[in-house]
Amino acid sequence: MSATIKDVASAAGVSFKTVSRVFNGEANVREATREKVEAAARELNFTLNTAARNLRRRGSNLIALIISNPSRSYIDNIQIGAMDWCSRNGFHLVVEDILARPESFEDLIKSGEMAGVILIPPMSDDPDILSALTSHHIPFVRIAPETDNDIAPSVRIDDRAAAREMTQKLIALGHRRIGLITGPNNFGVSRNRRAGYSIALQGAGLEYDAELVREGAFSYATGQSCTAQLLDLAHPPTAIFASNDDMAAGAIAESYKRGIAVPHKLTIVGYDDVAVASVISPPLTTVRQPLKDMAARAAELLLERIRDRDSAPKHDVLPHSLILRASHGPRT
Amino acid sequence: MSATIKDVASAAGVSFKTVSRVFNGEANVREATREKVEAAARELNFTLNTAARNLRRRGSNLIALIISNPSRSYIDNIQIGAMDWCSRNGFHLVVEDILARPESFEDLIKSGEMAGVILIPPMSDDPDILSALTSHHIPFVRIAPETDNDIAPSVRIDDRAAAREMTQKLIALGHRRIGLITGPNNFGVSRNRRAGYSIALQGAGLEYDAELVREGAFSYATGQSCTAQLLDLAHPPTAIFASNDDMAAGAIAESYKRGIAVPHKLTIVGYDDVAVASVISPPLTTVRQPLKDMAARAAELLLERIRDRDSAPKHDVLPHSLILRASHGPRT
DNA sequence: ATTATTTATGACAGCGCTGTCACGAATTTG
DNA sequence: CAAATTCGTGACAGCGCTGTCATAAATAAT
Repeated sequence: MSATIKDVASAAGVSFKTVSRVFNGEANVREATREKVEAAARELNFTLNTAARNLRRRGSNLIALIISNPSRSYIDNIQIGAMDWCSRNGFHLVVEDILARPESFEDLIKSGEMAGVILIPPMSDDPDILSALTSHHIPFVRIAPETDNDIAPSVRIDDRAAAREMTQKLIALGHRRIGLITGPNNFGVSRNRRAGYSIALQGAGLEYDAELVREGAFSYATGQSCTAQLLDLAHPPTAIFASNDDMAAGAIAESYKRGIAVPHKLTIVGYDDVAVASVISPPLTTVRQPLKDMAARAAELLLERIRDRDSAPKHDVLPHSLILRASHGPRT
Repeated sequence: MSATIKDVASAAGVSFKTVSRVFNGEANVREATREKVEAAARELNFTLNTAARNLRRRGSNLIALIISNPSRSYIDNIQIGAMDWCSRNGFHLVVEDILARPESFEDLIKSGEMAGVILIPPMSDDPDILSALTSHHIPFVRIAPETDNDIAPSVRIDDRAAAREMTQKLIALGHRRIGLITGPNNFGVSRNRRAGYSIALQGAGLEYDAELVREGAFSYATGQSCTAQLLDLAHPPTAIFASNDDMAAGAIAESYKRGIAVPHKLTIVGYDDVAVASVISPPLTTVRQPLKDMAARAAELLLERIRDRDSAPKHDVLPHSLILRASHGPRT
């Protein structure tokens, strides 16, 4: 059906090995020969057969992004960054939801079909997943793991510092009772962000009040419900720090429902700086993490590992920043 | 490194062909033999090598979803539906952004790496893409094409009827000047939805006023700007029908900015029923299309085409419905 | 001009699997 | 009970490519 390397070879009057050389950019092909081969290939509309190449090379041009994360907007950004990198580097991105059907993930890694795997929270910290990947010798990279280690490279922002800075900002605004809506506890980032929050409180001589800390699930709905709980407190907070923007959006909605104006009566800030942050009203003050860049960088580090499996894993920390929009204000 | 069919064969004391039989569920393998093979395979942690199988079979277990669509929430739903179907059917989903780097898409289809391709708007109606796919003999399926044809199966809702019904609903509420914010004109769905809008107006004896129809880009920002234009009109509409929910959200934001209460002073309705619709305030009255089901069904029809390339393409029309939330009201 | 070195090309094996064919063993039939 | 049929298994080729090695041609060194 489709032309093979041998068809091109005989059309160009060279051996099929020479055609292989041309298509792999190998050295030592005379310019005239190269052109002959390229012309013949164009003529026959030839492309290398990936299955054959993968079989022979024991390689692959596929990178898997494993998801399960409840926050679609987070995934969207990561996926866009990864897809973009892949298309620039001769790879394609396979997206696999590990919650939907774990067996499918098993197959994926056992079959050796993937050149490498990108993990996002909470998979970045899931021991079963990490050991499955390790035992099958699949190169992988972790985005935002709780802590670095020697088994795989990672890309992150300094969540602890970012959460500390945002909390300090709220304290500087005069807030003394600051609610924290965390992500689920199996997310390393949740723990790191809570740690940053604690450190800031401690630095300001404020007491950590467990009542003010609620565990959400990174969803709009849990942002609402946690906010409801916080506002129902005998001494409700004057500021709420949600660990992602979806939950912050839910928090704002809950406040409005109760007739509590944001930011005049209540300050609400988020985390991530995804699309929703600039679109809701009021626009959200939030921690920006460069998710697309993080994903692209992760893919880059993954490729280094694929190329040289014994290289020491690199750990990149990308810069975060506080985006001060309109959902924060001084304590009133 | 990883065990092969031959390793399993010698461990089980059978020929490697028998191992192949077992792993392909072929008939005529004695139960005892099957068990021996399965035990040996488990022992060696064996899985079939996909590259070798694909080479030999001239097949693939990969389905590509081609995106470019500006509306992430639309894509999210389609992608989830497709991913889910894939994981249940032994396939994996490759997501490729055709805008980011068209060459990457070219490679993808030329290399024969994909068993099939799923197209969403506006690619479903893009003649270059359709002919590229056809000429490379890649099976594909179109989601929401403008019209059906014989070259590929398709899945859609009846956009024309849905838009007509929603417009009729607005007319029944007493609205006489109804703004329409369409999607870009290269989207077949945009044309179909506008047609439905026209038909409803005509059916009610209302005139089609080009001034009331604005072309957006399915984004929040264009929802805002088109709404601004409509509200600046000498005779502004009392209802606005946005062709997706993101634009409807933008429309609501623009109204609030101008102090126009929704739905008391202005009715705004959307299309798609994606996550944002139930989360904004007021919750959006919208047309629901079952995007996840559409994607799963598309994958299903695609598989039929992969299995039998000469079968007549099927065209499925899935049911839509009007979701009446709180962003509509009678003309005041 | 002769030898040493580099450069360009080809021959060939084989990656791990599936499809075809052949053949002996088990089962059915007359 | 012999002949016809079905079942279970193995031998083998080859999918399209890349890696290794050998060899011829071109170039540099003496």
